[in-house]
Amino acid sequence: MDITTFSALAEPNRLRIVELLLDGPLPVGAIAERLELQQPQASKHLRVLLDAGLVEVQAMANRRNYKLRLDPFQELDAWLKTYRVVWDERFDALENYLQKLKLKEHNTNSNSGGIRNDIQNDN
Amino acid sequence: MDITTFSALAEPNRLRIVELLLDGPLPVGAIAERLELQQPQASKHLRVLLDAGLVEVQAMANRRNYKLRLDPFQELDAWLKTYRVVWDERFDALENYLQKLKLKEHNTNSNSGGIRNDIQNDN
DNA sequence: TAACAATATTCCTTGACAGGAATATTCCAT
DNA sequence: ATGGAATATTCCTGTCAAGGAATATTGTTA
Repeated sequence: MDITTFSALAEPNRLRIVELLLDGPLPVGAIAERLELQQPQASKHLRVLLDAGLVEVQAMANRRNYKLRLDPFQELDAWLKTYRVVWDERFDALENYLQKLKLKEHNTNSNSGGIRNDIQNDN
Repeated sequence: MDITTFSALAEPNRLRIVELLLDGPLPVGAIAERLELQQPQASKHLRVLLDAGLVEVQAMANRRNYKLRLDPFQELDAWLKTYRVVWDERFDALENYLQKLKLKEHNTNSNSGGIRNDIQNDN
């Protein structure tokens, strides 16, 4: 997973720009106006987004038209996908564990509320 | 979309921690060792992840066991989902456009390679 | 070419953040 | 209570990024 995607989106105004561009490409001026940013700051943020590959630009006469790029979001999506799988597994494991615990609880009272106390340290 | 998720993941070592925790919960020492971090830095990064809600901690005797939390990733996933929809729409629109263009290209040669030149500015 | 519109870049200052080193805290065992 | 292990916090310093203001650049039009 490319970290620059995260750092690009970690800035509030940049995230706002991205969400604005969701409605379609826009030139710098329109972005600055709608988000109430100074034009230079808008340009600077767009530069960062451009370098991060989140956005592409297309020159149209005087205007520079900024448009969302799909790739980084797809990468993000793929990254998340691996997490989803693991969660499903873990959720099942947790359910099993709680099931056993519930039964056990009727007898002893040791380790109440504990989860995964079988951690091993390979120092 | 909560920005703190992005800023938390924007730091390389923190992203490594998250990916490490994918294999299951770990105490600070193990994390520091595997990622070759100083223990204090590991603690500090875990603090940030904790504040961002990416991780939860469970005290076990001397050890503090850190474990991934699902919520922020689910939120991220939901956020991405809205993007996917828009992309599909846009992709279709693009395909249509290219289709028309291809046919047109056989006759005239105007506007070759152009994409969406119908941008309008509502200033 | 001159004036103008749209955008980009530079310089400056300030605040946030990461790592290193030292120290504090917490919990267990004896 | 004392010592020690695991972890957290603090202080310090250097780096980096963001906003403001001014200016440079690029393209258009008369």
